[in-house]
Amino acid sequence: MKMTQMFGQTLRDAPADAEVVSHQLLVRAGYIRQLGAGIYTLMPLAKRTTDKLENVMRDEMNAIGGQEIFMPVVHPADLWKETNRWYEIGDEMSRFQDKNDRDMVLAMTHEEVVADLTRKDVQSYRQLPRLIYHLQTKWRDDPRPRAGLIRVREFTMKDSYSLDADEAGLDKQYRAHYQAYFNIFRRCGLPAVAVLSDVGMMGGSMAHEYMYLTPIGEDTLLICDGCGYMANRQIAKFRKPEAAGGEAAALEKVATPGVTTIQALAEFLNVTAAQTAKAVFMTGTFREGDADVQRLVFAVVRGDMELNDTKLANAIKSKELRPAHEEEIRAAGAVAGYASPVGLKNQDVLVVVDDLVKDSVNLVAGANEAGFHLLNTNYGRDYEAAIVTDIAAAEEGSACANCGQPLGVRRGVEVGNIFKLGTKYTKALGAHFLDKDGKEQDVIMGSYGIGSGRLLQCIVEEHHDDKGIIWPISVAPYHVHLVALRGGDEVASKLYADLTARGVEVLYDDREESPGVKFNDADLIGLPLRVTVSERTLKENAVEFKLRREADRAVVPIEQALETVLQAKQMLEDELLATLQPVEMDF
RNA sequence: CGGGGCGUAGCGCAGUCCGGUUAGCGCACCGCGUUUGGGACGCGGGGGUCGGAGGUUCGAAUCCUCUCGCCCCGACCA
Repeated sequence: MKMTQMFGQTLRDAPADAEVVSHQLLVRAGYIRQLGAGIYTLMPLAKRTTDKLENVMRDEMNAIGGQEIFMPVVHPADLWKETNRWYEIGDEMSRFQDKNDRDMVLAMTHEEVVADLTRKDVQSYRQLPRLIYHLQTKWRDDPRPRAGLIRVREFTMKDSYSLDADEAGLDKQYRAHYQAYFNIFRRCGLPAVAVLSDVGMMGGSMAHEYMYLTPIGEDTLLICDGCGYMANRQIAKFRKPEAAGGEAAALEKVATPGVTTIQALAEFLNVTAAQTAKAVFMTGTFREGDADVQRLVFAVVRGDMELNDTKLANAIKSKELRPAHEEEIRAAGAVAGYASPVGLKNQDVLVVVDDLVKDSVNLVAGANEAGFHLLNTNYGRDYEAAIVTDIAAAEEGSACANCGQPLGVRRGVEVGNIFKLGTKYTKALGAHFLDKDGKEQDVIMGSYGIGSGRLLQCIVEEHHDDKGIIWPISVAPYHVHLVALRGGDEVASKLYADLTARGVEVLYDDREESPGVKFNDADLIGLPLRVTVSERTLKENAVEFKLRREADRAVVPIEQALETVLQAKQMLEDELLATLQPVEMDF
């Protein structure tokens, strides 16, 4: 590609609304342009890169038996009504009517279509297992897009769907993906880790998220340096401290005027936060029959811990869960700041108590009366709960559930996920097959996704310096940046033709620009190899060769230029391939 | 949805508080000339519904009302 013919340009200044470095670089270097909030155009350079990323994905999917298909981005709503998601999903899903007033949806994902295909095309165990995948646009009207391609509303995703006759088959395909995803990220030069994640309301049995660890990430992960345990904070387990033992003392009401926080309470009564119970009010939406019902949820954790609302939502099987409003709390007969599970009048309130609270004796709790707390509350004697389970959030320093070492906290961007779905969608849509015994069974599904735009930006976030991007060769839009300075045109043109003929992808800077502009643009765009041809090098019958990631430049004779490039390209490719290793699966 | 910020040329910004020439600067762009190994220089140019609508005023980028868009934090996230 000659730069004089390329669509788009580099910018000296990044747009003011780009904050994340990778976002700034992608805009400055001319890879992406914004069309609206969370909506981006991929310019020629980015299109070439995503093509490469996607081809790596195709390669790895095909290697585990995947067959590429292409499913529509507009779906009849009927399909989504059949699985009930038409009703369950909020305004994150965009809906519209076609000219005959039929409800339609823009696809957020493709489980429904896969299950529909399955019920139509799979009747026998002989047609299982199968693995299908596609690369297609998804539209999710996310309430808050951010950071360039990291979180967008429209994006391209590789999603694959496994279809199996039994759990063992699902497990096999799940494990195949587990490895394939590592291969994909490694081939793209992105360090990623797999962490256990929430299966939530999807009703699956296991899920992993692939995380690129970076401070710009919006997921919080807990990581154990001792044993390697890693999990999304939403589900992270930890070993709780031993509950202090002792005899249950008599319940006692004390005046605590103006004391409404745990910290103030602990100071006021001269106890530790661990000797208190923290009450958190949430409002949960539950599906009862055909209707959505809201109920107040009263969650109790020990005062020195935070509530983990994902754990809580899973424990109570609520559809949605949000902090309760002041009025809702009052309506239930409780007083914010002085709430207590003891003597809660309203029977409709769902009380959930953390297991550590159940085992603790003589905790300080609210008295359900403004200005008063209760000393020595004890589970069982003073109050009961509908559910007792782990609902506390793991924190930095919490003890690892496996080995007891303190957990660390890291931020991460989710670049992929794998999910054992089970039969939720196939059951809903009637995707059955007959097994060997002629018995009807639901097809068992798994789903597995990787967003290509997000992957692209994470790679930039990982591979850049203060001058610009430094692409891994496998996904660079071109392999070589060929810079012709004054007097170098003729030799550069010849080299351009020769390299291209040998399958090397070349971006040829044939513009009439000063050397500084050309070098800076080359650094910004970030191709892994650079060849410069100028009067200066030609005096020695040579060209200059440089790796983007290194400062060193080498002068090589013209006749060796082609070979030098080919060797360097091979070297960089081999380096990436060497990272492909079987990964452990401790699940 | 809650809180905060910003909309002036392709990009970065000044001007807005305190209304008053023809709306300005840098980069980018076009022409000519000089320059040419790390974002050159001179001269000459082109490009603006000041996000939009309504209002106040002799007069609005500037004041008022409404509205749209974008960014950041939080909530949310199959």
